[in-house]
Amino acid sequence: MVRMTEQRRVIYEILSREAWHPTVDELFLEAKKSLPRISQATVYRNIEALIQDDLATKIVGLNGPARFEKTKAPHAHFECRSCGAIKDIFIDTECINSIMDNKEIQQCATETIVVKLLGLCQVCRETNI
Amino acid sequence: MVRMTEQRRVIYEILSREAWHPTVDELFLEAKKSLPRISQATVYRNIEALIQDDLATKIVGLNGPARFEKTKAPHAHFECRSCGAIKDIFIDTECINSIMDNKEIQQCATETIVVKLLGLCQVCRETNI
DNA sequence: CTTGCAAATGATAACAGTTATCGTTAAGGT
DNA sequence: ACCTTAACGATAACTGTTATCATTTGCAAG
Ligand SMILES: [Mn+2]
Ligand SMILES: [Mn+2]
Ligand SMILES: [Zn+2]
Ligand SMILES: [Zn+2]
Repeated sequence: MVRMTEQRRVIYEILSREAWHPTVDELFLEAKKSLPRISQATVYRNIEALIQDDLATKIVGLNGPARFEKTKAPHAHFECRSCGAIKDIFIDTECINSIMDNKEIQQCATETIVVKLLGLCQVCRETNI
Repeated sequence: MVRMTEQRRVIYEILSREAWHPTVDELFLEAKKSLPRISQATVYRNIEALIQDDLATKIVGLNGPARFEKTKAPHAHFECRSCGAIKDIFIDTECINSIMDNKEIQQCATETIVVKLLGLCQVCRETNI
């Protein structure tokens, strides 16, 4: 049986904040504010459970820890190749459809399409000159 | 100064084999066949150097070690969510162009577009029923 | 209410993948 | 031949994640 615990509720609530793609550590530090005794293991466990229930999505970058977000309408991500920051990009649904309109893809059992844009974020461009 | 060593030449040659997206460990085991004294550290170092020279590309999956390939014409990847296997998918260039034709993307300093398809590969579908 | 049970937790050990360190090797220029 | 130094091999250190286990917690039967 799966229980909706206070820990999971808090983690999901943090994840629901807009325009944020926190790591496990960031979720942990935020969760500690309301649940001072929470463990990192609990964050790993609950984020995994939320993913199984399709309430959360895992985002992997080229380096560093995985990031997570509340599952929402399909969208793309811009990833900074320097600091790993993630930014939502809302591309036209028609673009996704045109990708799916491909014989090879339809033969594979494709469940999800991930579109990622790589580059240097504004902060890193200004910092490193 | 950057030297073209025998180790790097061998690693690049292995990477050049078609339709393969090896991990560092797989590259290491292959390289050992011709260079029995090679170290894993050398594979990590050289794959990194090849990436800097844009001769190799890193591919990260949802789990497991990174995979690599010789840099070639832009294409998409199908990734099995169970075994992590990678398969090349050649999508229409027009799809990529239509994604790039987006105000938000053009404002970001986008350098690369990564398109990944997630699902269960044929092997895993047949194995797990 | 107690009590019993199983799910979930917190703490922490173990693991996997990667990066850093360091003494040694060897390529290439003089 | 000798010198310089990039690159090497071995391995320690580090980071992110998963596994383990004793303890706690929420629920339900008695
Ligand atoms: Mn997002
Ligand atoms: Mn490929
Ligand atoms: Zn950045
Ligand atoms: Zn598979």
